[in-house]
Amino acid sequence: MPELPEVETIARGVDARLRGDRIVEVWFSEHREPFKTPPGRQAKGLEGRTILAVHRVGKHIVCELGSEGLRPSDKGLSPGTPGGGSPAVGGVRSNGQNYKPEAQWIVHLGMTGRLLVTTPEGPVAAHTHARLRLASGRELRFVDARRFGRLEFRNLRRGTGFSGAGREPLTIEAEEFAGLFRGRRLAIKAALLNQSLLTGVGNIYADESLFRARIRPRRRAGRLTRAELERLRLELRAVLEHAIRLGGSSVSDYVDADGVRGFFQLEHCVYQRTGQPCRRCETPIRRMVVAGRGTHYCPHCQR
DNA sequence: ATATGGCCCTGGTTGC
DNA sequence: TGCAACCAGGGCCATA
Repeated sequence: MPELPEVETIARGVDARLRGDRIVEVWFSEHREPFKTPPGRQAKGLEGRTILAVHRVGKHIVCELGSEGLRPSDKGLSPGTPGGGSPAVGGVRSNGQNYKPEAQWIVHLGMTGRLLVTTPEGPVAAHTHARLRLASGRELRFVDARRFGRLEFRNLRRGTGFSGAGREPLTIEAEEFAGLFRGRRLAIKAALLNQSLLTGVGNIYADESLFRARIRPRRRAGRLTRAELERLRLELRAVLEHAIRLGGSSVSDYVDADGVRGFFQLEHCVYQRTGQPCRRCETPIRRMVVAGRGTHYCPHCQR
């Protein structure tokens, strides 16, 4: 399932390929899901807009869009231009002019969502819900068998931009991290999955970070010591950064924007390793259910 | 306010 | 071999 590292990989890939391109025509499927904004309104909002930048917020992919009517010759940045990261609210064109997004297309991949850059002639996969034809001649497609994904359009002239409710685990500092869990009675695993506390952590990296921090997933969040919380913060950041470097984990049918699989699943210590020996102590990895989610841990290493 | 459990949805796996 | 029951789970909602 796409979590922070997978979404980051995909957002970077789409940004490198589509930055500066323009949406010419949009097609949506007839299903009720995955459309958070009604398809008709969404299509109308997207058509004609320039893709200024694509970046990640939590598990969401946010496409920052310019005004309508820009011609391909107005493209400010060529694909792959090093741009110094992912601007959240604005950025700088190659000619030095600031740009301000006027709209956003927000993509959540859910469990099985995929965002693919193809040619219009390419075979259309089953469960394709969105096809964005681009001025460059390419096509951006959203495919999602299970339809847990979400597509949303926001006009920034009429409302506010997307910002995840929770804090980013890659940048949160010690004090604030500890504060998130203070006084909470729920399991630390459940707290890690709560997107209004931390944003971007899903089942894989919750289990992996708790293993690396040597903490039992069922421990009450508010009962962890300050030292344990700091271990958890640093291990969570480390495992997410490591996974991003490897292009994410390919479990289920996750692939990046080019259809390439990541490699972090080869380095999982506990996730989906039930019964296999712990990489640290050889004790068989156990599975239990916490907060309704399959949870994997080492009974010897995690206390 | 906080926490829990059901629901959505399909494909892959399991069991008979 | 074939088919059906079962399970996975992110986010949202109702409920306690």
